[in-house]
Amino acid sequence: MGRKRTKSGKIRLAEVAELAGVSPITASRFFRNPEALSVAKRTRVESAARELGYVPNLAARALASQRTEVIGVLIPSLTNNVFSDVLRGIYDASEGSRYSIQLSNTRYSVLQEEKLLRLFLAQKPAGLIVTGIDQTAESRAMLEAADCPIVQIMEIGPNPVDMMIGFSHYDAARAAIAHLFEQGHRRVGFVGARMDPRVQRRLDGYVAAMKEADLYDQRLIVTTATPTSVTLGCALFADLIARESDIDAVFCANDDLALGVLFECRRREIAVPEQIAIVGFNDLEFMASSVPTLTSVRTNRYEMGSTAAAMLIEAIDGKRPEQPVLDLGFAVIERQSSQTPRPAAGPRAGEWSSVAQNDSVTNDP
Amino acid sequence: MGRKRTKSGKIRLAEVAELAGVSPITASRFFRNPEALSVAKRTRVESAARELGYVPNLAARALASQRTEVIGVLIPSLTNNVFSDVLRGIYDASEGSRYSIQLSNTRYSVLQEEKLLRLFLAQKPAGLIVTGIDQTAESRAMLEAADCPIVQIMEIGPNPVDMMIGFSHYDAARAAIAHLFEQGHRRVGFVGARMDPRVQRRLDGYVAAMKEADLYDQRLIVTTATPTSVTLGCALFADLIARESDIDAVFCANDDLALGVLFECRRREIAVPEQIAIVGFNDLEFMASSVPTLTSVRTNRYEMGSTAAAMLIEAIDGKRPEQPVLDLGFAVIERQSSQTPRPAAGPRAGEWSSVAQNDSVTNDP
DNA sequence: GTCGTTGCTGGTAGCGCTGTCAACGTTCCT
DNA sequence: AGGAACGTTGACAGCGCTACCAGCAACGAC
Repeated sequence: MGRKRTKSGKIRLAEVAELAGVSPITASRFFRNPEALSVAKRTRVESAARELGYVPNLAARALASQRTEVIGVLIPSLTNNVFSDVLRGIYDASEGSRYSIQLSNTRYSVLQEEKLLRLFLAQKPAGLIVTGIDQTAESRAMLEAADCPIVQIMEIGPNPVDMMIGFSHYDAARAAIAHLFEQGHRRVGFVGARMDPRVQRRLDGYVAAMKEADLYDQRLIVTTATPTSVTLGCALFADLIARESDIDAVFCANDDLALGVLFECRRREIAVPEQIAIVGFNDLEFMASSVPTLTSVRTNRYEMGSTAAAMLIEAIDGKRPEQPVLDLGFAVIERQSSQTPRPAAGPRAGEWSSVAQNDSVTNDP
Repeated sequence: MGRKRTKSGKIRLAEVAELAGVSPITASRFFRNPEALSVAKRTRVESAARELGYVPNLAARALASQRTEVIGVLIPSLTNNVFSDVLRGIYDASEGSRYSIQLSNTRYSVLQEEKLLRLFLAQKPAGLIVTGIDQTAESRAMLEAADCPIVQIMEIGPNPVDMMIGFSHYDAARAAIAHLFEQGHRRVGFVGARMDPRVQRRLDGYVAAMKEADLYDQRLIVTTATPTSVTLGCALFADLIARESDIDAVFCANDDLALGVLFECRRREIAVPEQIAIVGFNDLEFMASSVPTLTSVRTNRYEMGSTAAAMLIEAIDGKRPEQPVLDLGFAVIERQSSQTPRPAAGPRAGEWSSVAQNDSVTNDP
């Protein structure tokens, strides 16, 4: 007699098929493309599977079908708040689909990225999400040769490998600086940390805006390769203000730095925004409730993740988006920290609920 | 003639074996237990594999060996900073091992956890990391029946399923309250959000400490099921202070809330710590650089993740730890926000680098 | 010299599932 | 009525790897 249950006691597809009175291949089809079955067999297989508590063996499926149901995700950091939002979007969008997420951390190294990419591609992922547009030539070649859909996230640029979703960090920085100009600021400093390619493009946007206004001064820029933190924001601002005591505004490459700058101002009894205006980047949650509330550039991080995953899954299932490059835009959220000081209108002390954003400059393409 | 390269052009183990002049099974052993081979064959297989660029097919391996090299991780949130640190520890420790991480989000629901657990166990993971000790009876039964090592993380308690690593949230809260008592505070409020089991145990610790000092008053407690945020910290504190204007300290169930309380105090021009002391929980990075710097209870989140993963991998490889339950302890990091107000010693304004922690009460078991 | 014993190697037989293709029954058209 | 077209089903043959066990040589103990 043929083999029954394996020693591990697992239910196999064959058992389900037997109980349902169909061939194994028909049962198999039920799980992959139920529409292909007649209604009668479909219900029979379904109830048999439920009765036996059948769970497909993914390894066997992957081996036989020569493809996995794994979406590889390469991000540069697990610490950064920005990526935890993106990741949440990715996980949320993949939930309910039959794909599972395989995450790897490149630690901001393109060589590490290349290595991980090689590893991932060897396992024939169903799809791939990679961060940014600055892959090595080798990575780029591998991505182009890969026979699965790929989404580049976090920013947009020319020559997408496949799909792309993000926004222009350059334009976002320019919009932030334009806002400061509108508010009458001229000596605008730049504080940046980590200096990954996206922060670098924010710096480029800042530089361009300053040069166009004929206000560029290299001494206004403080950057470091050190990972970002609030404490680092304090330190970098301390450096800047010690050198350039006449600055009237600071554009921070992210919100942690902005919060650090705010604290350092408070420590030195520098009034914000009266003496110095502060603008951050990303619009993390706390920016709306600090005192004073902090202006920031809102970026759609969760949506970036969820849309990327959704697009990718669609593409895997054969429905390529009509819009393979998606600009999710940004919005300058104007708050107290960058308001023009007006006579008799300092930062007000009030109810927490009165902490509302004022106006916003939106860039929704 | 036998089949050569598959159409996909992938190198298989058989090709490597052929080039090395050994049987496939010998080549297979090379990758799993090189010591079992003679030195001659070992080097031959090694160079053959390198020459062909061989990458093992994990699906085939999993199918044939009846086990995967996947570590399942169940955590309740991807947003919470606490878990991103834990996760980073897990990923770091698994890097370099042959195990890969499969992450799933229970969203603080034990039923969701049960469902995910069932899913995970069906794929025979090599090991499992689960959050907390409050599984459903069904989950508990599945975990006990699972034939893989399991680590419970984030807290410690009686009856570990297998291994356990964390600390006592109850004791940590008590230590924080004891510190506030030492500093002369009596009307100590509690502000908590989300109220998951661990926050609940912090509340229990607070209640016990207050009762023992005969200072317990239920009206000092403000909690909500809403997910935590800085803004929520502002709101909850606003509620508390409106009702109980005589409080002299607030213990916050986490640091986001503490920052919110600090901002709300500033908004209302309540001096910290002179009028109200603030203590947070977790000791996130920004606590050391706010103004005033914020006292918090340091928890070893990264170590919790990395140690859990390391222990798990050891256990999978057959080396069970001599210490299956590990208390990672905590430390009350005393900073300006809870210092006893002394004559002529307000919070000083100074260099960022002068933002140092003062003293600390450590609990390293 | 015979008998274990150890260390290394290989053959056989699947692991559980799916791709391919042929075969079947039914319907619809001419 | 005959045939094409379609929808549905099943047989077969692996996917690439490893568990299991047998075989073989080399060695030492008796």
